Amino acid sequence: MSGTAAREALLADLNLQQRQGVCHEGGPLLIVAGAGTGKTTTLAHRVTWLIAGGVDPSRILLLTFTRRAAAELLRRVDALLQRTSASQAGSRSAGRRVWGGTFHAVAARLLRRHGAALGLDGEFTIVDRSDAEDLLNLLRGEIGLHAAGKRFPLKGTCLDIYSRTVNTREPLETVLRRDFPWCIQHGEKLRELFAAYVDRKEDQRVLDYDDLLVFWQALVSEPAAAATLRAKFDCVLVDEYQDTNALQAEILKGLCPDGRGLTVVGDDAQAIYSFRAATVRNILDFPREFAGTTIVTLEQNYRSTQPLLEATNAVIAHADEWHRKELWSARQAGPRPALVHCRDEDEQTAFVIEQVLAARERGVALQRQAVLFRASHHSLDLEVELSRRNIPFHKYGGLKFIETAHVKDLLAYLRLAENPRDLVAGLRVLMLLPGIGAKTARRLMDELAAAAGRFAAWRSTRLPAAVGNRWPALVDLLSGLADRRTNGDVPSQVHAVRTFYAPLLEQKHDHASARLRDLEQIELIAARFPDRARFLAEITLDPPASTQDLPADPHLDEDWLVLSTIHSAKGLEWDSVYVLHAADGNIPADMAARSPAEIEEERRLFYVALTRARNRLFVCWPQRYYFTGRFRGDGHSYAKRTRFLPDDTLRLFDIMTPAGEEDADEPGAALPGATTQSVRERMKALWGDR
DNA sequence: TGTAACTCCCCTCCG
DNA sequence: GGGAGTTACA
Repeated sequence: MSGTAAREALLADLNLQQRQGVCHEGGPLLIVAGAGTGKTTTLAHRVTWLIAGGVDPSRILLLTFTRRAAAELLRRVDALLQRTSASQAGSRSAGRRVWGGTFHAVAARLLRRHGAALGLDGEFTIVDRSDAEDLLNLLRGEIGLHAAGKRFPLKGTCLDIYSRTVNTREPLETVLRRDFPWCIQHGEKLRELFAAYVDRKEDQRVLDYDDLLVFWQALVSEPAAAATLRAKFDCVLVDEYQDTNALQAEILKGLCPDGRGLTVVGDDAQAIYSFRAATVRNILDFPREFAGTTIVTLEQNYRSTQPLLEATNAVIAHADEWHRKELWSARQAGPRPALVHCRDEDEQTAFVIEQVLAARERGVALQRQAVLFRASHHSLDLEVELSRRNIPFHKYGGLKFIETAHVKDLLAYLRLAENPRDLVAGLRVLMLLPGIGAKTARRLMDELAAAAGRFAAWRSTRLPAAVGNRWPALVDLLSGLADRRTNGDVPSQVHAVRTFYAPLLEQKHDHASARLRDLEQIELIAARFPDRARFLAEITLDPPASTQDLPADPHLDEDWLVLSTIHSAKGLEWDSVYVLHAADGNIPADMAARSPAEIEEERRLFYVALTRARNRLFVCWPQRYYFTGRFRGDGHSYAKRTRFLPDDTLRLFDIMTPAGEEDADEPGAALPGATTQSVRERMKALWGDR
């Protein structure tokens, strides 16, 4: 097939708007893609189109929201290339040569190569959110802000404030006044704290998530370095543009000043990351920022049936500000979405499991069904029941196992060996030993710094008697790890740490055997990486999304149900979707309902959840919700056990709706409906039925 | 003076 | 389950 014919063949499956997006040449391009309108298809075709037209894959930069999304896109690019241009030599794994990944991951790669232009040491290590918090906390103590009164913001809040100023590119005052008014009185102290934080990160050669973007932005605003970077890429494509922030927009502006070769794709109706300082203004203002922008709007939905779309269109129609689009589907037939009134969480769980199994009986595999929820703990009750009934599931989102204490402990050893200046990792490792507390650990880290990071210097130090004989073993371990720097055998390093750490873990945590199994998993993951630095960077930037994603013993053909936070479900679709806990307080979450703007975001989040469904959609509405359970060990809450109106008592009451109609409680059918009416009304209010 | 053990309190979404 | 702060011991 000739190059031109191959290119033309690519367009065969696409509709008119999609073709416009795929074939666009030259100036900046904005593709506004409604939910399910073939956004990924269009993007994959566009990348393929570019490659088939002669663009060198390694000169394409593809920025996505998760690495999973990048991998999926590039897999499709490869498949398309294979299908349409099998004769073109060398194009088979072209997808692999494309620069693909998240802003943060690409930043890390670019900074390792080009950071020297800014005087940045290429050997930096990356700290995740909780390490950044720990460092801030440490500095807070050093500066003596504890003494400034007990009302000083918590470390998490401090980091939120810092991160927001960095990502919105706004002065501290503005951010405090608008987003953290209760912290205004600490403005000066916060400024001092942040200055110390910036300095300390530099001393320790660590970058936090925000730094990756900050330094990338700095790189593209430095004329010489910017020229180098611009010369690297012919085309830049950005997915999920509605969830980028001001800093990321500036990076793009620096990479493509006139917008040539720049494609952004997104849907303002699905902007759900403002808590991470993303701003929908990026996509709304794109045509103004880049003169000569071509806008392509995709409105034909290929995912959902028309009855589902009518409901989801109605939900989003109540949004205050958005690019109006009316999604339509050629798939006319299908059941309407269901709003399921459940008495409580138990009933919700039972309902979902029953429906899931029934669908599987009809031939809908578990993997084509998903349960979605606002907060990670909303699925706990369901998880317990699924486990009890041996129904396999994978859970995405929420606290990742990488963030659990024992995994963080293990990684801290490796990080300390990698970077002996890493104070947070060092203190963590040291304080694991009995007898060593904050003071001693701090002194030891100072000694280490004085010895230029040579762990052997610790051999002769003075220690409290309680430390006992474990100390020489620790020094040996760290010296050994540091020596093996050039040796790429990451799994054996993890193994060495695991051997040393296991007895400490057993002392410190319960459920030791389960935790030790997690550490074995880490050892298996480690085998995928060529060296320790890459391992640490990648696992920080892209932790396994699900514990079940780990390679342990992959039953590749086994089927499982997907459980996911709504945020983590972005961009995905399933035949049947069950939304849990769609009751006021959970959706919208009461913690995110403090302003009209936050309510709007909750509305978009709800919209994202609903638009994941292809054929069946169930929105569960439990009238009671106990936040509980998990911490009491038995999975059942105190509240549940002492329900004031258990079923046998309920039967002694006449059930009435507020309107006064009697409503018999049919066994197994209608729910005791005293609040049914109000539930409906609250649901309508949520959907904006004004 | 530093560490360990206790209390109380809170729990969102994520690179 | 874990963070933060306080108290009781070595």
